[in-house]
Amino acid sequence: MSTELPTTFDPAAIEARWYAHWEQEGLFRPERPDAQPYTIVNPPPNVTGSLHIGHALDNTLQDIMIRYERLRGKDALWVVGTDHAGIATQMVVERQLEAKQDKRTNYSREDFVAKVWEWKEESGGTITRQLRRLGCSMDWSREQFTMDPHFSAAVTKTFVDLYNDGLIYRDKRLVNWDPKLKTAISDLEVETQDVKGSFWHFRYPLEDGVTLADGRDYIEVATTRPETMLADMAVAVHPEDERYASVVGKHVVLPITGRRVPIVADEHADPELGSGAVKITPGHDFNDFEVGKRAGFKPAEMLNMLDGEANVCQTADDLVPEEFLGLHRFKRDGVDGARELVVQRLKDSGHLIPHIAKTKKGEEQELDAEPRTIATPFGDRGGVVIEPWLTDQWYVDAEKLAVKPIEAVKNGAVEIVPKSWEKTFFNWMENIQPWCVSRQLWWGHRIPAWYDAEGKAYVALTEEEAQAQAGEGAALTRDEDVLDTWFSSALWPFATLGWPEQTDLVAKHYPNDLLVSGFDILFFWDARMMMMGQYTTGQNPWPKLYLHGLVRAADGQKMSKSKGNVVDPLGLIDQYGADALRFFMAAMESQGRDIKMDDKRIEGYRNFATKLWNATRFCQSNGISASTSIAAPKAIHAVNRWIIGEVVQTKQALDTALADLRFDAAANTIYHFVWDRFCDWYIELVKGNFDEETKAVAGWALDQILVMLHPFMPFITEELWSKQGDRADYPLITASWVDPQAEVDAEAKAEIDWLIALTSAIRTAKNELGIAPGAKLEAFCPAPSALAKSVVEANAGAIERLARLTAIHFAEAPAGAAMQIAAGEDALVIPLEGVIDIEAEKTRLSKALEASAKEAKSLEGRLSNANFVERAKPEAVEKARADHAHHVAEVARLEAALARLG
RNA sequence: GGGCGCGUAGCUCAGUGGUAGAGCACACCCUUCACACGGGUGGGGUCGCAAGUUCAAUCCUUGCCGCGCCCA
Repeated sequence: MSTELPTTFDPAAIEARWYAHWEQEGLFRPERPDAQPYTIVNPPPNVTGSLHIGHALDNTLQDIMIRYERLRGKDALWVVGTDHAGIATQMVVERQLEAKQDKRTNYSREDFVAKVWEWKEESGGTITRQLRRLGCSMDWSREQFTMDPHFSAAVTKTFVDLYNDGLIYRDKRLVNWDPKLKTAISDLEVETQDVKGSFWHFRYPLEDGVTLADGRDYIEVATTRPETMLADMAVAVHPEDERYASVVGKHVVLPITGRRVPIVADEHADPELGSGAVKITPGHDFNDFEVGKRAGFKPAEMLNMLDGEANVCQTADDLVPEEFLGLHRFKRDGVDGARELVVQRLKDSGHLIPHIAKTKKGEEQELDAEPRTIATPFGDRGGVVIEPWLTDQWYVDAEKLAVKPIEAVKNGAVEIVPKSWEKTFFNWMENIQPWCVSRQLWWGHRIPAWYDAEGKAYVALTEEEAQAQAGEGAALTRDEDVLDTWFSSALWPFATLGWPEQTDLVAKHYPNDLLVSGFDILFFWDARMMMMGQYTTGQNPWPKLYLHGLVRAADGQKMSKSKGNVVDPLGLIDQYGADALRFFMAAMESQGRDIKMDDKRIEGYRNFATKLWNATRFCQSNGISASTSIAAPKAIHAVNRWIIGEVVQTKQALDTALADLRFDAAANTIYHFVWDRFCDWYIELVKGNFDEETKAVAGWALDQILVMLHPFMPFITEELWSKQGDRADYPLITASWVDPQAEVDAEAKAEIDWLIALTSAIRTAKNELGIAPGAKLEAFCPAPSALAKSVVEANAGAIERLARLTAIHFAEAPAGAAMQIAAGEDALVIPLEGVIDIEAEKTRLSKALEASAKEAKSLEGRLSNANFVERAKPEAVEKARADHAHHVAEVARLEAALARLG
């Protein structure tokens, strides 16, 4: 027996209840030891983060797949956990200290890290609670954290293995240094932005007596970063540049520092650009670093003029004047820095070449510098300009690790969906740079390297092992740095399952089956998982990678806190219910396009949920309850055989869509089945005729709806499932996927299609002629098709209720005013003596006649084209012939109808 | 500069080598005993522009215009 439902559907009332039930009963991962595994690992959110709309999309898609595969009987495991998020989390805690006029360096490393752990304990549950509100069916019993002991062990082992294999090394080279966070970051964490800046031109005097071919005794150089001239080590000119051929190998004497530096030939200097000569600062510019190396400077000899906060410090040759020391690299908070002072001093000494610009009025104007747009690197976290800085860091040889992942995507072992991302993937992987993995932070996995007094590194799993390597008595100090967060999250697909232990979970659930992520972390995370997966396990972490887009604000803008246009998914859940938000995400997720927020659409899916709620209430009020079999019940009535066929088709379409990861197609399939087929036609057709067969079929069809919709709308479907009847501890979440064990019944389909066509045609005609929709009429069908006969005989009740026809006579209509309609190939005459406006009916018929005639003519033209008949596909020709015949018949029918009207 | 994607009804988006669909919005009708978060009906698009391939192009090719993203 079913349990009566409240008249209104209130999502909030059922969501919390069902979620708690599922979780407490362990239904997210029921014991299915013999079942085929299906595994997804969830991209671990920042442990102290909170749910944003992008998470809602990402997790909805994963939950759909997990619930679907669980319903299909698999041992579905959705691994969940959080990421320690090194920089981000440390920044949060530092900001908290800052608010109390306190700072990290007031504490010992241990004490500060303890504070971060406190914050993690306090705030760490937020996002996981929020994921529950979305209805996500993760395996919480095995929740993971990237700093859990077993995970940290995996990280350390990986580092040591990579080191021993020569794939991790320590190197002195330029890094992207964030002077605000005072740490190195990887090239992926640098965002280039165009900034308005200046281009200054200087004179660098040639050493005594030397002149250029044209007699000048100086070289002109230009720069966007004048302050770096304090650490200039050369001037480069192009080897084939005639203007400078005579001075290559000579020297210039730098203003301000008085440093004597060589003029070198290097292809980096572009003769077309400016004067053709460029200043070279190997210690503060990536291009110059390479030029410097080619010119014979070793990294250790390269001059450095900035400290970790990007304030000027003394260079190794001691030539930076006192007044520059301690200045910030450039103007900050309104205070001039080294850049401004360098320009001023060069101006004072006549080494600045002014820029002549024209004002709007055409007058000449002398400026210190030429205005320019400069592509400037910013740290994605700290938001300040990145300083290329010469330091010792740990690097991963990404180029070697990238080989197998590239191969895997090329040979199809890993499929990227949508495929268009493959090109981007290859482009990055094939040009990959060494990955700087050390971070000058306190929060994270500490690098397992120890140094002896000479600075020699010993990399080992434990200090004891390092000591053993170094020899007894050697005083070792551990590397202060931690690893890039992404180094650890790259191990997520297997370390969460227990690797490096060969656990049963690893054996069964690795490789995973699918990864779902936003395209924005394709390089950060997805590609690195592939590299680490191949390196540590020799396998690809998953065979399929699904990349979705961004969720944008309604106006198409990117959501950001600074713009204040962030939409809170929890607010949407409060307003419309989690089911509606989830359905929206699925329905809008077409491959390769961002999703624009659209509240009206979410509202529409809330309405959809209500529609299903009410349909179920109606079923219940007619004694329809839970079905007893997975297979479709036996049916005799056409309408029942028809709806069974519709379920068969819907199930097939849904399976296909989900196999292709077409979430939009899947959502639309079930949506239209529920609303357009089941509610609009099936329920209307069976109203008033609830015999045992119909009750059984209706109850079964409704159950199949609940099963098919469950991955998208878990809450309402579970609620309705439970209220439809006692299923003896048989919750929907672990029910069985649809398996009608039936075929589409072509005969039933033809009959119901005819009935629907008849009803629609009458409604349309009445509407156009201004006849009350409820008016009951009679129809005459002088030459009924066999189909018409059988439908009319078997469905008199439905015809009266829906088409509002009290009778259909298989006879000539009496003379007089009438309207004429078509159902399938049948023409029906409906007398309307006294009711009908003859002119209106004539107009209506003429319009239809015109449309059909036009179609017929167009098809005739095509068919009379020998090229078409000979060359087109036979099906196309066949279809054109059939369409043509149909329209010709339609024209004849309408002409006859018009003739009747006189 | 290189790469990728987008431009289809007022809006948000599907789609196919045989002249187009959905949701919302809009108009008209309906207090029909599941549902007005509803029911019925309808209007509305030279599928960005141009050329080419083809019997046939919104769909393929090229160019152009506009928008967005990524990389250098």
